[in-house]
Amino acid sequence: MVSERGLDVLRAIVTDYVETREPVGSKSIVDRHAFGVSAATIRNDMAQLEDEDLIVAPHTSSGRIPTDKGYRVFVDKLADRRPINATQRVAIQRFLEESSDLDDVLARTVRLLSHLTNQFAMVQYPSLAKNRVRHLELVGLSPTRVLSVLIADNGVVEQRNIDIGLRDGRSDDGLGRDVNQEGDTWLHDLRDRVLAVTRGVDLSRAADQVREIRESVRAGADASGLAVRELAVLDVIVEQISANRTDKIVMAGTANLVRTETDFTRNLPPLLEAIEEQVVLLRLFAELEFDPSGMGISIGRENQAFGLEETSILSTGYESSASSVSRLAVLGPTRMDYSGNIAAVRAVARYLSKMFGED
Amino acid sequence: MVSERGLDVLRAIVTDYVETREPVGSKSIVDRHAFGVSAATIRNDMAQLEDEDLIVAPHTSSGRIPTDKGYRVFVDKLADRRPINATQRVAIQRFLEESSDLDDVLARTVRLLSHLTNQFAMVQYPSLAKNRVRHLELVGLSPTRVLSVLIADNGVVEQRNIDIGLRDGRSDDGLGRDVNQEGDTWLHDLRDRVLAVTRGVDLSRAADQVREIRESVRAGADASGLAVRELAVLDVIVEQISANRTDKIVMAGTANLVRTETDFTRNLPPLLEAIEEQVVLLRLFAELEFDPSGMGISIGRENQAFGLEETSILSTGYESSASSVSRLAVLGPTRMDYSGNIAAVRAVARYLSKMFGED
DNA sequence: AATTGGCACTCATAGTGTAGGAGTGCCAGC
DNA sequence: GCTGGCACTCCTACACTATGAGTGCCAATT
Repeated sequence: MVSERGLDVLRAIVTDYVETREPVGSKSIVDRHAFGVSAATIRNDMAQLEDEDLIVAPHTSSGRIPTDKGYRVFVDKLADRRPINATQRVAIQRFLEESSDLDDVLARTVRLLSHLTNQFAMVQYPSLAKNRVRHLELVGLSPTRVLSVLIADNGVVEQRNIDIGLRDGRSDDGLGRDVNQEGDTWLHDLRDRVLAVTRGVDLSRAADQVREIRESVRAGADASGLAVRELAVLDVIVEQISANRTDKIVMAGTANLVRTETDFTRNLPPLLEAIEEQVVLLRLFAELEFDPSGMGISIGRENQAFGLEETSILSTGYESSASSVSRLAVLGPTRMDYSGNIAAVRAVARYLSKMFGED
Repeated sequence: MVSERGLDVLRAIVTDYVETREPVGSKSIVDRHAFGVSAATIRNDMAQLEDEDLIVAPHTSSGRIPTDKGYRVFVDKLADRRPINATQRVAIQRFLEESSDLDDVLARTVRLLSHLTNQFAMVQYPSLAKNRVRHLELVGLSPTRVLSVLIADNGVVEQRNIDIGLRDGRSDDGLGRDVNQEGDTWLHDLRDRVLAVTRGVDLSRAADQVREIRESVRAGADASGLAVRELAVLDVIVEQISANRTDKIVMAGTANLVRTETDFTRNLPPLLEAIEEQVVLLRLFAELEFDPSGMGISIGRENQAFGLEETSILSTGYESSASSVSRLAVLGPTRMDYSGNIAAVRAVARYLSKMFGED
């Protein structure tokens, strides 16, 4: 087992290493921290820490650096949960003052988070869940394409293109009708029909309502085969209502990743590619487990993703609507200021929750 | 003046340097190209090129590399305008098959362009100009906030948050009315009033119509002071109709920038920051001059932007709607494959134009 | 006048050897 | 359990050298 002082030594190693970027030796520890014991004693403690696989020496006889496991212990037990500092608080407050459309709010939030932490930051789009249908608009774009726009009560707008062209490439539905033909009001009628039963209804129930419409359309159409396009549109609407936009992420701060490049042994491009493939990030978000305080932290090889072996992710949730949570996170080298970054992520999440909560 | 063969030598230097990443010397030129003269002769030509400031020697007595001016001459006179190759054509075609919402199309297009060129790519959002108003929806989000969603005929959706809270922080307009109060239909009424005169009207004229409404509202309200919130909303709608979304850009391929890092002497982080500040890119887009074939090319220090001194931008326009043009571009180190990248940018632009043209 | 081969010169690069220093493990003594 | 001492490891910086690619220039040739 590791002694009490042993843990203090680990804390010292992590903090010093994060600060100096250099392996930390026993002597520099006694110089920089008031341990009241000699370097030799520290060395004994370090030997124990190394046995426990919490620190490692890059070369025989150089200082030690924390392992992933060492960071894990540090984060779980040793990091102080300090609040954000004054200048950060000011930055967030100033930020609160402006407001504009959703895309803009998220873009600016993610940039704020990136600046506060000097890391790469990302914010997931708020979820539609628990919202109500405010409006649905169907727009005929071309003979074979329709745009469906769904507006929810909380202001989230979800749009979807629908291709109702038939597989053989004809631009009509076999009966010579064009989607957007003058005088043909089927889109308009369909919209009204859907809105009649969904307006003001919350999304989970609205999806069921639309499914019912779909069924009745299909039943009435079976014989005549007239409803191909209506069914195509209704399918998408159902999907649109059920889906939420949390599969979309905004990101900022690539420059910070490049700046700390020396912390990555060699694989920056794979890392950046993984990041641009949002799929990877979304999977990691989904897999992250959150501790009682709401933080989800994944360190180094704990990330099961190619290219992310030397990065840590600090994530938490914000209330994107009543009782529904989306996530935001900071990503950086394992060698990062966990305490400070956790505080910043927390603060920004609180701010976002407040923003959406007010609505 | 530079002789005929001198230009051929320049072409050889540019192509070889782009390929090998190393300064090219007289001997390697005669080895790799069938000039039919000796290295000494090439050296004489190179001396001339150096006098003209088209090439430069990094050190006394090493091979030569092209200057910005050299690349410029190469691009203007010497680069062959070859079409894209077969595999690229296939990639684009395959791409054409899928389709979904606007955000998605652009995100995938920019990724395609990035992959085709192995460079950083960006695509500007299509413009609303020359489109018609399809629908307008006003959604009360909170006592002091309204969301306005404008849908244009071509499927572009423009949303805007409106804060109609009064400066002193009261949540009503001084008369005790909440924005979204039950039974208060002012938003609904306002929407209908605007739609009545703008539906189907093209955007430039629609803006005027809304201004007229605003005037009449103001005239009627002057005495009673009842119309604060109506005026706030109308102001934003005018702005929303007049503005177009071309101030938004999607980007992809940061990894490519990092991968070619060796081509940048030292300033990758500033470059990445400049890129994330889309403002800089938009300015560059605006300043770029297009040649008769529609390409706008800016090389190295021709870019008047901090951090972009060692990059080139290849840009062209696509028809985002009838007679309205948005841009897309590729950005990379000056040492890039101009011919190939120009071809790719052209091809993708053609594809996008076709896509929007069909609508 | 253009081209060529020859030659002296420059300078980046890689490789080698050396000295210095930080840090370790271990041990005997307190 | 803590400490000082000591031998040992090994990374780093620095200087030095050899190598070779490439140049500029010039006199000779076509």
